[in-house]
Amino acid sequence: MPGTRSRILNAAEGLFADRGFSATSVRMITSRAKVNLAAMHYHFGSKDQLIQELFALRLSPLNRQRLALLDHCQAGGGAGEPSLEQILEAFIRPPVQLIRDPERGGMRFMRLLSRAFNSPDGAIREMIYGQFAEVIERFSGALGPRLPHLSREEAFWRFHFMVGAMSHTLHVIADWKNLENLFLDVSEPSQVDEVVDRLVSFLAAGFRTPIPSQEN
Amino acid sequence: MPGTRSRILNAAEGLFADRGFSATSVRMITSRAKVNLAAMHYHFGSKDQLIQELFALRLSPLNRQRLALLDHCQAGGGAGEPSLEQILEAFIRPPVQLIRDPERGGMRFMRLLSRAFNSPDGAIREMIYGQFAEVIERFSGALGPRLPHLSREEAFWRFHFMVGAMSHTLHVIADWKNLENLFLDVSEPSQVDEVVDRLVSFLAAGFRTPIPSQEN
DNA sequence: GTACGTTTAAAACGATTGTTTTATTTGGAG
DNA sequence: CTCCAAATAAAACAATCGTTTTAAACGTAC
Repeated sequence: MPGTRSRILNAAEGLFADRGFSATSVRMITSRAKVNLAAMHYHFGSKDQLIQELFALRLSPLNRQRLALLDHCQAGGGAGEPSLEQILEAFIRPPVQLIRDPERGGMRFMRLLSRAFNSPDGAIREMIYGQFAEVIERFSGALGPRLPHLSREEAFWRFHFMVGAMSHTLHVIADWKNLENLFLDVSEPSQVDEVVDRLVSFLAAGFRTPIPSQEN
Repeated sequence: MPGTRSRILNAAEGLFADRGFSATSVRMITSRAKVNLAAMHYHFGSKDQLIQELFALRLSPLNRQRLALLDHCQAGGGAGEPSLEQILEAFIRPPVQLIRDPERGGMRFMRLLSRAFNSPDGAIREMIYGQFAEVIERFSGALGPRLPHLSREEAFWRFHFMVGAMSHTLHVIADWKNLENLFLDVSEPSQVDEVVDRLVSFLAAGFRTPIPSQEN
């Protein structure tokens, strides 16, 4: 039986993922964790601080993995700069790998994350963006030299197109109830990997296409 | 001074967009609408039915416009089938046009819509998907003949990549607090139109790229 | 003017919210 | 054994929630 603290975190993650933040009460959390109501305030101070600690604990390993992959493909091979595909894969593979790992509750956390991104609570959103600041900076910097045909504006927008395609795809995989109709068996790792390949080649083609002509 | 009913709907839309559904109380709505608390239950029966009516009222013109554009480019010119770009534009332009129309509160509704898509409440999500069912069917059908090089699975996933890129871009435009740092002046219609062009060419390139090789 | 749908005012309903408090118990380290 | 952090039990806090009710006032159409 794990400690009280981690039982609270685990129960909170599941309930937040299923029902959202404001619709999950402290009493639901402590009840599912089989823990006294006061224990939550004893360990975390408040519901908001619980949420903060939960994301810090979960998000930092994910983004460290992204940065490590980027480091590896930037330093590796001696064959000069990494390819566009390698950079995109370093960005996309870690969350996809996490999502198919039931041991670490990947799907549950991914549902929670996409909930946090669209949270009405400005404090939650800012905290999430803070966790991603370094990743955004590093990947923007790595992407730049691979996109000499794009202006800063164009690169900026295409970066957002990528983020949107990826996060929506993760959301679809993690949140769909009947994955059978979805051409995807999540228990089969190779099929999940295929989604990464599909995403990378789709996005790489988008990044490489020339800027649209501006005539009206 | 508009009628009580529409004042309630208007106040509710603003509050739901800003604070989410469960964090917005009926008392906040009736207070902002300068309307009695009981008036809300008199006209709509319950908070949930208010939400339903709100989306039905807002979503159906938007999707009718998408279908009309698709009809127009399918029937038009006599030059055979519409191009991939025309289909994508019929899908993307209506919400972008709406978003830059302050008269109709486009940004506000777009924030509300992306909130509904990620709502924890399954009933809300299902109702939203119901509103989109016809659009999805029609556009999938129109896209098929333009993508003969793709399997059903591949076309399915790329369709989701498109939806993700578009909805995330709309969310970024509608929700960003300081749009100055964003290379975008929303009050300038031509700049918003440019985003449509960027999205369409990015996505069209993604759709056209061949299926990635499956060797490991 | 009478009737009817609309709207208001005000109060109350029971339930639930996040948080605090007080007293008591557990369990392992010094 | 003693001490102290961890944990429980139980109750209370003021506040807010969605919803209902009852009463009275509107305005307009017949």
